[in-house]
Amino acid sequence: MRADILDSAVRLFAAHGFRGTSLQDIASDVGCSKASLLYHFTNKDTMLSELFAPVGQEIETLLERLAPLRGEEAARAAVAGVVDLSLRFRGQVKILLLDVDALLCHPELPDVNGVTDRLVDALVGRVPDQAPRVAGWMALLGIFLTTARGVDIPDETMRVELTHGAFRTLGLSS
Amino acid sequence: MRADILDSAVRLFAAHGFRGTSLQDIASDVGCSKASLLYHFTNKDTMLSELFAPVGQEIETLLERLAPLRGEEAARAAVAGVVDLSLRFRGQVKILLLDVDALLCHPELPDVNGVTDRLVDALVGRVPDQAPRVAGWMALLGIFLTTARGVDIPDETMRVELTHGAFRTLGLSS
DNA sequence: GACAGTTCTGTCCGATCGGTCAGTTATCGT
DNA sequence: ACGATAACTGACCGATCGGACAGAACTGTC
Repeated sequence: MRADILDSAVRLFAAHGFRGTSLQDIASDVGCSKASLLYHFTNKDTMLSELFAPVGQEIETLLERLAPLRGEEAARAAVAGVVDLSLRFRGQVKILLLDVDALLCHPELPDVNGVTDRLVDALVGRVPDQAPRVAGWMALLGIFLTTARGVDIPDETMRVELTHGAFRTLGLSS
Repeated sequence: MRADILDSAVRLFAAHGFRGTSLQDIASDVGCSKASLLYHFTNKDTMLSELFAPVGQEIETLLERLAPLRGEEAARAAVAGVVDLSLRFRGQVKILLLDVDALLCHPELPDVNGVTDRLVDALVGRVPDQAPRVAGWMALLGIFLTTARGVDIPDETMRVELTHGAFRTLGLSS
């Protein structure tokens, strides 16, 4: 039942946003009462946090791996890490859907926003000029969004071209 | 006064989303009563529509220009058009801020969503495989988002690298 | 059948939302 | 000075929101 609720929740969050999805909407989709949702989850935010947890964990790991790196090496590893992450979670679109929603539509959730903000910083914070920042956002949001939309990306194409060829084009290396 | 309201509205929409911004929030930011907002604007949606109107017009023009094109030429012109558009509106960040918000956080506004959906179709609908779709989304959303975040992008860099060099990398041409 | 624990629900609550409206205040031409 | 018009506001409305809570329904054990 918990799983059913999360399935409905993530689908509706993705379609209408976190704020655009009421507990009643989820309950109707599941086929139970609104009160039943709040028996399984302490509140609405908990659903979002729980759905975000797996990818949040992966981002934490990535951040640890990026911590000692600096300069171009850091930027390269950061984008590569995000690409890897999006590929690894591609089968579980619901997680990325939620991440995007959380990032863009629900910025006030600190646990969600904290980790993504730090990831963006790790992506672009160590390079002085602005172009990499653009690249970082494009990589993070673009990939997440396309993945979230259910677009099927050939692994090799995505991995290679974005982590190598795209670097110069997007200004991540000279 | 109308201008003050729109200024506050777009800033708050960008920060907290359309749904995350109440009329009271805007009124407090402007320094007037909530009722005063609704004296100048018939309703909340009108503010969004009015802010979106200029860029909406530009997108319409772009769509007309893209209509007769096909294949790679169409895709190239489409991405170039979006880049041009984002550059042209860079000084008026509020418009793009709102566009992104509308696109991602307020998908039920038909006048807003209709035009962006058609733009995405024009961007990626004419090319068979999936890679260009990814590129299209990345271009549209990535550029809009980075621009929306107030990131300053050197015109030449952005224009040239994204409309020419990035094509092969992102799979828009072989 | 009696019982206990889990699962679920109907009903209610305070808060907040977008929006309405009667009435007040400010502005301005005469 | 005065009336007309525009600008603005406080008070209020119905709807909806997330959430609380007591009790019903279900499940398994003895």
